[in-house]
Order: sequence, then C-alpha cells, then structure tokens
Amino acid sequence: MLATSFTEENYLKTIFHLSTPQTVAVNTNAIADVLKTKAASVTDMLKKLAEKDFINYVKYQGVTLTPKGNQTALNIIRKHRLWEVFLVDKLNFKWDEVHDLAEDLEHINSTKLINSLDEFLGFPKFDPHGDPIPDKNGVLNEPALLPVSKMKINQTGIISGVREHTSVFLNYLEKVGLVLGKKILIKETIEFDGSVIIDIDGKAQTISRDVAKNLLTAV
Amino acid sequence: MLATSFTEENYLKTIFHLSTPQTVAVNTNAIADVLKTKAASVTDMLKKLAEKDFINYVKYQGVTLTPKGNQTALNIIRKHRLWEVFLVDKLNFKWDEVHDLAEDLEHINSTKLINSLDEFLGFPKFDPHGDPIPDKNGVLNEPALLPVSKMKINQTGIISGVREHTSVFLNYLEKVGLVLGKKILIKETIEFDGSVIIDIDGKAQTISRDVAKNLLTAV
DNA sequence: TATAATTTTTAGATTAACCTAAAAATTATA
DNA sequence: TATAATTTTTAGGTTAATCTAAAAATTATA
Ligand SMILES: [Mn+2]
Ligand SMILES: [Mn+2]
Ligand SMILES: [Mn+2]
Ligand SMILES: [Mn+2]
Repeated sequence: MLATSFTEENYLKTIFHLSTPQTVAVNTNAIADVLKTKAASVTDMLKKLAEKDFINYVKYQGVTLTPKGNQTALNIIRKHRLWEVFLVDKLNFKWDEVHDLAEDLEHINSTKLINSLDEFLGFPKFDPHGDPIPDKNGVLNEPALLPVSKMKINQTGIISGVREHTSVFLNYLEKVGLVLGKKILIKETIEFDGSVIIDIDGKAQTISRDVAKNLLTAV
Repeated sequence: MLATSFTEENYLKTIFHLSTPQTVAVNTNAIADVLKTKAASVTDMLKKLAEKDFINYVKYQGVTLTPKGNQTALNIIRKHRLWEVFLVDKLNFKWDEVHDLAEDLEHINSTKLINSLDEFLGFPKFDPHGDPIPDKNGVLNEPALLPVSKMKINQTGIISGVREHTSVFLNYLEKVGLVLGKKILIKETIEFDGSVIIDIDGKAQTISRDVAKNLLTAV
C-alpha cells in the first residue's frame, strides 16, 4: 500500500504539475500527453491510484490529488530539485543538463539520503531554474512570479524562474544573458507578434512572445 | 540492444561477483540464491542475456560473462562503489549504512554524472569497505588481500577489506575497533573452533572463525 | 435540443519478469 | 554402471504497465 512504483510516482508528479489553483480537475488526455502514453493506459492507472487513495477519481470527470497524493508528489519534487542543485552546485553541470538526470534520481527513496543531501547543499530554497524546493515536511513556498509577457512598459523585474525546462530554451536564455538574478526593464511590446523589447545590462534585446511567456520575474 | 534494464544489470553484476578465477562457470541456482528468485526465472533471464551477447550460456553448463557483459558489470560496480564513497565522505553515512542505497543508485545511467562524481570525490581508489573502484575505462586493480583466518602466528597485517557487507557484521567490526587501516598481529589460533586471538592497539582480542574468514588484510 | 465532434472508458492483447509443477539432464553413489 | 539425488529446463500461468480498436459518455454546435 505504501510502496509506490516508479510509474505511479511519475503519474502523481504529473497530476501535481497539471493542477493549478484554477483547475477543477486534471484530464486524462493531459496526463497522457505529458507522460507520452495513451489515454487508455492513463485510465487504467487512475483506477489504481484511486484505489490506493492517492487521487480522487470520478469517471469522465478528471482527477485531483488527495492529501496523501499531494504529499507524495511534493516529496518527489523535493528530491528532483535537490538533485538538480547537487548536479549544478557540486558537479558543475549547466542548468540545461540536469533535468533528465533528476527525473531518474527523484525515484531513489531514502529519507535519510535526501535530508542529508539537503543539509550538504546548505538547505537551498530554490533549484537551478528558480523553482522553490519543498522542505522536509513538504511545505512549498511558491513565490508570486510574473511572466515577462504580462509586465508593463517601464516596469523592472529580476529574472527568477522559467516555465520551460528544455535544454534548447535554457541554452538560448544563457546565450542572450537572461540568467537568474538579472535585472530587466520593459521598453516596448510589439502588438503584431507579442514580442517584447527589454533592457538588459543597459542594452536593448528583443524576445519573442514565446520566450516572454516562459520567462518569469519577481517585480 | 544496448539498453539494459534494472533487472538485467542485477543479473550481470551477480554473475560477475560469483565468477572467480577458479570458477569454470556460474550455476543457475547460485544466481537464484543471490537474487532471491527461482531457478526457473534465472533460466529465462539467462536465455535473454545470451541472446543479447552479455553471457556465454550452454544449457545445463552454467554461464560466463562475455567481454561486453564483463564491461557492463564493471561499470555497475564502479557506480555502486563511487556512490558508497559519496555517501560516507560527503553525507556522513556510516560504512554499514550505504550498501542498500548504492544498490539503487548504481542503476542511474549517466557517464557524465559518474565521471563528474568520481572527480568530485578526488578519484578514490577504494570504497568504504576497501573494495577497489574500477576506473572510467573499466580497469579494476584487485589488491591481493589475505583473510585473517589464513594468517600465521606473529604475522602482522593492515585491515584492508571485508568479505561481508551486512550491517550487523560491519557494526561489530567497528565496535571492536577492527576498522580499515588498523594494524593487527596474530597472537594465537585456536584449533578447536577456528577462533583467532589478535593484538590490536596493544591489547588482545579474540575473534571467531567466521569473523576471521571475512576480514581481509594487506600483509 | 438533436446531432456531431471530442474525450474517456472498456475489451482484449502484448511484454518483461516473475511463479509453480513437472520433465529432462547431469552428477553422485551404491 | 545402474539407480538415486540434485540441478536445470520447459510448460503453462500471473501481474504491472503498456497498446489498439471499439463503445460509451461528455461537450460543442447547428
Ligand atoms: Mn527539472
Ligand atoms: Mn528544476
Ligand atoms: Mn556495497
Ligand atoms: Mn562496498
């Protein structure tokens, strides 16, 4: 009952990530998309997870996590993010190289290991992508960040997170100097294509709507 | 073809550990014993591993590793031992607490990760139990160690390894001060039960035949 | 609001890794 | 060296996680 397989853990994490305060319930197809599996397979797993009291599942109505499911998901996310910090801070990985490895490492189950790692890393509050790290009690402080696409002309902000973790996106950000902690100023937004001209390190830089939507700032 | 499952890796590692220079071939039952599975299951897997060219398998005659199987096993062992060093040196685990966790961590597959970890740890040559760590090319230097049970009266030696990795054994060794690096002298061997009286830190200590057989020294 | 489109579930298979029981081969022993 | 004991393999099933195709339910639209 308490044991969760690698696969079950990935489902719970995915349901967590697809749940937002606005979301009523997470859809079967959305889960299938993320996990690159088929809707029929998802339905099978949802029945199993509901049986084990990890999710609330009503046929055709989507799912929500139970408190137990939520805690389990938070624990996996804690492990994922702490391993990412380890890889970047201690093993000198780049921020675009750690996600896939953390997808595997997050399934290593040892409370002692993860709490020791947390201490070894100095109890970091954020991972290399600016995502907050749940503490050992599963408490997560999600800072209120604003996508660049929602910022106003002349508003300044500190780059503090990303919504995309792909290597190709993170590499691009690094190339144009849009790294965590950098201060930016909104100069102009182009209505035609949603691109944004920002001021970074005193010089103008145009970013596409796609980039602006996936780049988060603390304002 | 190149992908090896968690299970296949455990079989290859087990076959490696059961192979000694003297061994002609490893038996089905021996593998089943170590992996706590049934002989029929082992036979199934042996066919699969032979098909993938990891082992030489002749029905009823046991198995040997092919060069490819040997390299794969050495790589898993390299990972296992490096993770053990990490846990002890960096996360302050005791030497009796690391084996089971390393059994999981050894299946994380990333050459970059393991080589970075190796460097981070200062390219250790031995794990916390005195076992040698294969280098990145799979080269393993097995030092010639002597079990205490084979030492002669008045012979001295440095505790350098163990043949048993169970927590209960390692804890006992620690309790009586038989830790890696310690110098011992053989005072007397008791023919009746094979126990051995040794000199350690200037005082006499009796150890059983079982302990003497599982404790290795460099002489 | 009836029909069409979409989403979700069910039915029925497949695969990897395991199992028990029985058959076959090997090894030990009288 | 024939028979007994042991080891190993085969035969036939199970379970978790997946799949495709078809049926059922929900949602969108005319
Ligand atoms: Mn990640
Ligand atoms: Mn991250
Ligand atoms: Mn070990
Ligand atoms: Mn070891």
